[in-house]
Amino acid sequence: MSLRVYNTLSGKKENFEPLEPGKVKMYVCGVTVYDYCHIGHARANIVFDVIFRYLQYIGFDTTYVRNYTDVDDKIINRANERGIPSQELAEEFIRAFDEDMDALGLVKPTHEPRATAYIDEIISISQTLIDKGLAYESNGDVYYRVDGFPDYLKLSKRNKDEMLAGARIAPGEQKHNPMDFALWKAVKPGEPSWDSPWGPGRPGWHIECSAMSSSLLGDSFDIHGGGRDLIFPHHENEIAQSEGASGKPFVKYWVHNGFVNVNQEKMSKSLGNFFTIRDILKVYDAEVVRFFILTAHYRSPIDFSDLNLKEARTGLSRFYEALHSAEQTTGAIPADPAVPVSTLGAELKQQFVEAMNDDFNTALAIAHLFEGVRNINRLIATKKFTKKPELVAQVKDLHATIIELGSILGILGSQPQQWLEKVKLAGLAGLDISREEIEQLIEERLVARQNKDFERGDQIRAELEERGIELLDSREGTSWKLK
RNA sequence: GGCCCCGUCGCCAAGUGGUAAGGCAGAGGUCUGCAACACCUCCAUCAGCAGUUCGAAUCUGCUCGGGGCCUCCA
Repeated sequence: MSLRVYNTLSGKKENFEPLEPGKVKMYVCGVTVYDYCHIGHARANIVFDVIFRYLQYIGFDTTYVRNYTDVDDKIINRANERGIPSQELAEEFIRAFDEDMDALGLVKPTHEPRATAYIDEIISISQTLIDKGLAYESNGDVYYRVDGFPDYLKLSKRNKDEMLAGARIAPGEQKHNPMDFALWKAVKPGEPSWDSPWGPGRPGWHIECSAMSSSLLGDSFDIHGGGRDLIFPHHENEIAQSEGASGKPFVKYWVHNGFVNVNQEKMSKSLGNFFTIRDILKVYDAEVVRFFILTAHYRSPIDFSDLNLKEARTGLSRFYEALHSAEQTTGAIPADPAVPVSTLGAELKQQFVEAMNDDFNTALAIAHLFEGVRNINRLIATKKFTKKPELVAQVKDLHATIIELGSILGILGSQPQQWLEKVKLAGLAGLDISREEIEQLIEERLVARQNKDFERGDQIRAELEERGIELLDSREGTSWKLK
């Protein structure tokens, strides 16, 4: 089966056929840089990071553009509040964005343009739209004439007349029609501005994406992504601008990710349930956050809660524990060329690819990986496992395959033991017990057991268990984990 | 009000016409001095009702419940 992608424009899953065979051009709306990114941004960026990785994995030469919108009302307002130039504020939050995305393990897009570097292109598109009668100048502002574009609202499938009922013209705007939107805004006091044929001013909200995408990817390209909430008005307006100016189809596949809810409610500043990425990463491991996000399909809403994150941590630990035990048991055994080649990895890979080909179904793909984990554990649990080269080869094969497929999702790239240790110690922070205390009790229990005082030994086990620590006895000694 | 989405085991979550993946939790068993880990076994007929169909969680209609967008928003 080849790749199928849900297209917001058609409302259906479609076979994915890029405009140019073998090559994919993808544009994803990045952030307006006026504040720290929240968990919703994390989801959007992780989702498209995985899509980018997967497209490359299945052989597409992929160009991925993700922009920074660094000029906008919100940036200007925030900068004025703080009494600094808006460009300085934008730079600060561009750096913060980069740090956050780095922490979440995202790969770099091919291009990361900034809106302010494309002012000439923005002016040029606006002029073209005016020349074509699709836009008009009005006291130094330039507005898009929505009535001139019959396909307007084709993406969001809204009704123009009914939209009109709710539309407003803000004070100071010089629109012919309330639904018209600004391409260019005349400068006001305290705002950054650039020269233009209509006097000094700055871009409106949607035009920067039309300018950056056409400059870097051409008038027509394959995938345009972003959060659902961008469908209207942002993406709708981009279509109007780009198709209006070029006369060509803008985007072939529109891909939108679902929201993050917090404890079943929409996350919003007014509800006070607003989490920034950096706050979350103080509490949860970045890979756990990533894993959690990918255990749901990208179009479904996802509920961010402590319980769900803990469950994700347990699930991801299961992977690392299996990888660790595979390495422990087979690491020292050299490959035996006389042994039949394992097909388990190839089978797993096929299932994984099939899942991902169905509209990037990471949840199903991860379920298949879990089955790979169970296979590893099952093989290792076989009697005299290390003496059976065929089984050893299968474990090595599965181990390598799981790591390879995990890399497409951006997970399982850590050293298992280190990762498990790190998460364990981080989890300790939430408990009323220290590492030293645990180790001391383990030592005490060891002595008791050597004296066959199992009663005292079990007492220590029970005490630690009550305080959230599970003891694990093995030939190598006693270790512990979070319960 | 308009448009759109969703309701699958205690919890999370796949499945969009062919007879319910996976994870967490739970029960029983193997292993263990006891445990834990791991493994094995067990654990849902898909909000409700009515249709279409040889066959529906999947299509249609209605009802109930939840959510989103309607120019701040990933």
